[in-house]
Amino acid sequence: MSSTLRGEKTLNPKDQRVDAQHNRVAILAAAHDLLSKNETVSMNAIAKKAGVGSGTLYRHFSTREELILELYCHDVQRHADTVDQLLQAMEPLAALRVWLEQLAVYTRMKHGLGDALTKAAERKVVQVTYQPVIDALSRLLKAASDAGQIQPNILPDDVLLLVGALWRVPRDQAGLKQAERLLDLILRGLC
Amino acid sequence: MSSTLRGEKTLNPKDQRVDAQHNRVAILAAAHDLLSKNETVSMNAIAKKAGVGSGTLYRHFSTREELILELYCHDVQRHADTVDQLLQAMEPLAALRVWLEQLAVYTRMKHGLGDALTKAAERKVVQVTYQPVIDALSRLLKAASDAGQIQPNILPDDVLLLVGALWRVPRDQAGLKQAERLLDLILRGLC
DNA sequence: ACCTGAACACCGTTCAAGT
DNA sequence: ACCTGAACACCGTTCAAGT
Repeated sequence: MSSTLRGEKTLNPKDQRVDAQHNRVAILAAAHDLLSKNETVSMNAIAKKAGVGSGTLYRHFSTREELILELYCHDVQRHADTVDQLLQAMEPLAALRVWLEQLAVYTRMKHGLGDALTKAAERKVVQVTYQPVIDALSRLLKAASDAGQIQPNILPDDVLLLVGALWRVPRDQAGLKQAERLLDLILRGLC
Repeated sequence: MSSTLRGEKTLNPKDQRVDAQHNRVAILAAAHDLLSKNETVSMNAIAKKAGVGSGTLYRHFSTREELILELYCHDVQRHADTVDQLLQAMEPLAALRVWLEQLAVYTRMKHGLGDALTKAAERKVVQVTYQPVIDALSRLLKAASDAGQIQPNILPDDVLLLVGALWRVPRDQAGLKQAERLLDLILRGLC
């Protein structure tokens, strides 16, 4: 099942021509490489690094946001999947804290992703990236409220928007300290 | 004393030529007009609407952010100044809530301002816009903690970063509801 | 001292032409 | 079916030339 951000009929990857498959991989690799160094690289720069024409880039990812989402889709999914082992290893509230901390570390590294996640709510590009995060968060919140550690009926969307503050701290030592304090404040509000 | 975002020696407004003074006002008026409709208007569009060359725009405001900060400087200052009457009219915690609510309403209207405020922390453009907000918030927090309504030693910068979530909600009915919930969560965390 | 606006080096995106 | 890359309509910013 090929990933389809919108409702469009997307061919199965196997049905694509081999050069198209190769280009797609090259684009993702180039984008990953360049974006991790500098979140503002141009689409043309990505196309160039990938060794394809700009038209090809846009044939695969019809917008910048779509490229970013696709790029981090797997990583995000993997982080979402850590919920189980966290819940097994520690009590729910601690799991929630660790999971949110790691999400922040992660989105601070992948610069563009944070805002893409927040904006995903508005733009209904939901299914691939936003929804897994919400689902994972939802499970953590339920576990914690079942254990009586936080209030019930707390919406995951609200928490995600709040922790957005964590990836807006400056990228230095003081910023990391601040992120800790912010998470303390947020979690205290949930109790 | 002329507003000086950086350390540069800025002439007293009176020492500027009359046409320069007029242009500055025209630029601010045009920017206010266009930015309130659409936060992404180009600098050239602002210059054109103001009836000046683009070079003139950059002579007065050497960067886009500087223009935005200057633009809302007075409004922000006025909102910061409401702290006194709020503290007189109601108990500290309620005052804090109302003030933050209004700040959110305000920054949701003036689209660009919210992020400019948050980024101001990094970029040390502090004195004119960021600092008054921090000072006002600081007084509200102190009043509330003196009254035993919130914890002591809560940093205004942390609260400002958290309430940043409030101006990232979608601009519709559901978004307003969400903003209320978010403020509840934040304030609960301070207690 | 200040203004003008053409010009520069970009940007994201498109599309005719090729294979 | 897919790719290429010149071209388009922008962008923020600069700077020689004017007053």
